[in-house]
Amino acid sequence: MKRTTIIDIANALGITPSTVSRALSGSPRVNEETRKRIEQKAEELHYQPNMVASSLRKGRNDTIGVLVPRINRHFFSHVVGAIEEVLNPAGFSLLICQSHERLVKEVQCIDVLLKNRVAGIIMSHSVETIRFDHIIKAVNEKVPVVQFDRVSKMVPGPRVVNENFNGGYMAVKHLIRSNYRRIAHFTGSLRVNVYDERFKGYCYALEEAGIPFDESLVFEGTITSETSYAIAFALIKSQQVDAFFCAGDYSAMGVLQAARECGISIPGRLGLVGFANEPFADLVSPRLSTVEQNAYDLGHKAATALLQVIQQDSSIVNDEETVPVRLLVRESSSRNSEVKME
Amino acid sequence: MKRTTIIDIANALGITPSTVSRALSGSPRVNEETRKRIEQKAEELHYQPNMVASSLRKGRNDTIGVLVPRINRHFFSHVVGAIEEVLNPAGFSLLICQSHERLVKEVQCIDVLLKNRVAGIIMSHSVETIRFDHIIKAVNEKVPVVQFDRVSKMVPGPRVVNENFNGGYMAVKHLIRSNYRRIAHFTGSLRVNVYDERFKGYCYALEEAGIPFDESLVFEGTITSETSYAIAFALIKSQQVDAFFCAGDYSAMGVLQAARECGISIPGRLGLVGFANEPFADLVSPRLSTVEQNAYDLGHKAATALLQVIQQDSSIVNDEETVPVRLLVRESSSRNSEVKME
DNA sequence: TTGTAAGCGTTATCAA
DNA sequence: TTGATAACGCTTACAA
Repeated sequence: MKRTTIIDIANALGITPSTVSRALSGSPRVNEETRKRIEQKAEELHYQPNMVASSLRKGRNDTIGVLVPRINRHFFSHVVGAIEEVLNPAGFSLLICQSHERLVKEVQCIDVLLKNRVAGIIMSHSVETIRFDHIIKAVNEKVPVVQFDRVSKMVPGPRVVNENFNGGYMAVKHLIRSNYRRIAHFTGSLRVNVYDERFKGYCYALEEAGIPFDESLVFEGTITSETSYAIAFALIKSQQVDAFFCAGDYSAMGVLQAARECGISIPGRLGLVGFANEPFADLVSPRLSTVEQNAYDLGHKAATALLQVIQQDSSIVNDEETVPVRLLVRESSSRNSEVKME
Repeated sequence: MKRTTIIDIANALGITPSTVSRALSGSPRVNEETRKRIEQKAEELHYQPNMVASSLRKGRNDTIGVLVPRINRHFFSHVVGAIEEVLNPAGFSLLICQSHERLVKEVQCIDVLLKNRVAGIIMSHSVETIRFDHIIKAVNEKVPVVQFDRVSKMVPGPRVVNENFNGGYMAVKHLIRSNYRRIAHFTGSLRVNVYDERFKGYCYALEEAGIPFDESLVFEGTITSETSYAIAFALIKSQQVDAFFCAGDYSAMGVLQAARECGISIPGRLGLVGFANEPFADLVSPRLSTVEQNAYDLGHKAATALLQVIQQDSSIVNDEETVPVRLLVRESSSRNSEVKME
C-alpha cells in the first residue's frame, strides 16, 4: 500500500518519469495529449506530489518560517494572518514558531527553521533578545530574514515597523490639547525598540508643549492590566496625575479599572489613551482612545518584502519600511476643547 | 559556497558518511572518540542537518499540520499555542494553515499538508464544512487526523471538544435561578456542532425549569458584536426579553452596547451571559458573566492524542474527549438570589 | 566499530 | 517531444 509516485504513473502509461514530471509541473515541453493522459492517470491513482523529494532535488523549499513571541496575541496573530494571505497565493506554506518571549527559545526556533531549509524567515524578537548572532547566522546561510515590529538594525535585511514614535507623540499631544498636564506613561521594557520609541514620542510631545519631563511619571513594567492596575490605583489615590498614556491597551484597562474603583471619572478628571486598538477598546465604557497599529498592513508589507528578496535573489536591502499608525480619539480622552473624531 | 553536508565532514576526517550520520543522530554504534571528532568538525564547518533529505530518506516527517478557521481568534490562537507547547518538545514543528472559514480553502490546505507529507493533522472545521471527503482522504493516506472544537463523527480518529451542551445549560440555568425568564439566545449557525450543542443546553435548561421554548427568541447569525447589537437593540426596545444567553462574548458585547444606549441596566433589568471568556470579559463594565472554555487544555489534549496515534501507530481510535467548561458568574448576571462566585 | 551501497521521489541535463 | 541518467543529502541493511 505504498503511495503513488511519478514512477507508478510512468509505468502505467509506458512512458518515463521525466515526462510525467514535466507534465505535472506544467512544462511546455510536453505533448498536449500525453499531458492529458498523465493527468488523468495521476487522478486515477490518487497521486499526491511529494514536496519533500521535490524540495531536496530543487534545493529550495516553498516553506517560510514565521517566528513570533507569542501567536496568541492579538497583534501577532493578525500579522501572521496577513502574512499567510500574501504568501499562500504565492505558493508558500508557513512554518510557525513562538519564542514565548525567551531568547533561548528563539535561538532554538531559528535552528529548527534552518534545519527545515525554509526559503526565508519573517520574525519579531522576543523581549529578551539583545544579541543577534543567531539571526545573522541565518542571513549568512543565505536565508533571507525580514524583521517586523521588534527589530534591530544589527540584522541585515528589510525591516517593517509601526510608527511608534509618532503614535506616542500623537497620543500625548492629544492629551495635552485636551488640557491634561500631569501625564503618566505606562510601558514595557524601554530596551525594546517599540516601547522606547513610544516613550520618545511621549517625551517629544511634552517638550513641544513646554511641559517639563518628570521621570517619576514613567513606569516600565506596567504593560499588563494587573501591573498597571496596581500602580494606577496608587497614583490616582495620591492625585499626582491627570492622565495616562499607556503603551498598550491592556495596560490602559488596568488604569480604567483602578479609576472606576476610585470613583474617578474618565475623561472628566482623568484622560486615558492606550495603544494597539485591541478589539475590546471600542466596546468598553468609556470607549478607549488608542493608537491603532495596522497589523494587517504590517504583515502584508513584511511578506511582500520577503517575497521580493526571495524572487529577485537581489542584494540585501537594509531599508526600514514604516506602517502609519492612527490615533483613534474616543471617549476616554475627549474632554472639552478637542473635537471628537472617528 | 555550498552548505556543509555529512560528506564534507566525512571527507575532512577521512571517514565515511555513514559513520558521520550515525554519530550525529546519536547511534550507540560509534566510537566515543570518533563521535567527538565528528561533532567538533561539524561545529567547525557550521554543519546544519538537512531535514528535507532526512525526511525523504526516512519516509517520515517531523512536521505536524495545524488547520484552523482563523489564527487570529483568541480561542484558536490559544489552542495553537498549547499544541505547540506539546509538540515542539516532542521534536515536531507546526505547519499552520487557515481556512478563513471557507470550505474550498480548507480543501486546499489539506492538500498542501498532504503534499508536505506531514506526520499528522490537527484541525477544526470551517463553518462551511458539511462534507468531509477531503479529510477522510487524509486519513486514508495514513495521515492521522485529530479534530477539535468543530468536529464531525464522519471523520475517523480522535476528537477533542468543549462541553458545549453543559456550558449552555449552566449559563441558562444560572439566568433562570437569577430570576430571568424571557431569555433570548444569540448564536452562530446551528449546523455547526458547537453552536448546536450550546443551543441544546439552552433548551434543556428551559425545559427543566418548565419554561416553554419560544422559537422567536433564538437568533442565528448574531455571533458578531455588530449583528448582535442590531437585533438586541430592537429586542430591548420592544421589551420582549429580560435576559440574553450569547454563544460568544463578542455577541454579548453587542447586547451590552445596545443596553447601554437604551439606558437599560445590566444586571438590574437585563441579565447577560456570554461564551468564551475573551480577555475583555473581565475588563468591561459590568464585568461579563461567561462560559470559560479551556483552550489551553483542549490544545494539550488534541496534541497528546495525535502524539499517541503517531507513536503507537495504533489502530484508529474514535473516542471523543471532552474538556470541561466553567461558568464564570460576574456582574452582568448577578441579580439578587444567586450568590456571586469567582 | 566502521565501510559499502542502495534508495527515498523528484528534477535537470543531456542526448535522441 | 521524449528518454536515460545522475544527483539532491541522508539513512540503513548488510558486510567487513
